[in-house]
Amino acid sequence: MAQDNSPNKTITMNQRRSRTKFTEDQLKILIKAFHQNPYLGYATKQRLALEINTDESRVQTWFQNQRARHQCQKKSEPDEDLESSQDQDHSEEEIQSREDRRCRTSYTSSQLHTLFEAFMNNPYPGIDTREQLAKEIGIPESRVQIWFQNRRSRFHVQRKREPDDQDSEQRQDQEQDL
DNA sequence: TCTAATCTTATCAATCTCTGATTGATAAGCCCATTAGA
Repeated sequence: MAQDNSPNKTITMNQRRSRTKFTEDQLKILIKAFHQNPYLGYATKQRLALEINTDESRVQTWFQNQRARHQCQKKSEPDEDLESSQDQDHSEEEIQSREDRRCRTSYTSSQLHTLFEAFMNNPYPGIDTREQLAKEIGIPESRVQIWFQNRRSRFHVQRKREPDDQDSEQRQDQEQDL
């Protein structure tokens, strides 16, 4: 899972965002919203963030963690009561009623250039670096974080494919020699 | 110790351009993801 095979483990430990401490009131609202729908659409997420006076990306992270906790709970309670059986039932409905995603962000070539340069410098930027980059290119920090996630992922895939590509190139060379 | 923050991986889906390739957004994590701050 997390970063054992990462190329730059030493720079993985950049400073994190400081932990958000939700108040009881905020948690009440979050939990209520989660019971209504564990898969919030972008608009609802934003409205909820506004309501509890936090950032939309904090709401997103809380929902991700809450779903994970919820899954664990369900596993540890195999003799489900009515409520949890309803939880199991609603998975298909959830998928059908899932709200709209966030609109796809499109980056300008100049923004991409900045991001690529930063990635080459450090594929695991800490919160300060991400915020600085976000400010520099005029994109929310949460989008910068997602961009780096996707970039790392595709970088790993590319790296995995490279030995095969080299092998096939070598094979081609050998065939040509023959 | 609890749980927010973060990670990798897989998949969905928008966009560009021509039908698949690229890439942003989202979800799951199963020996119940791992890491780390309060």
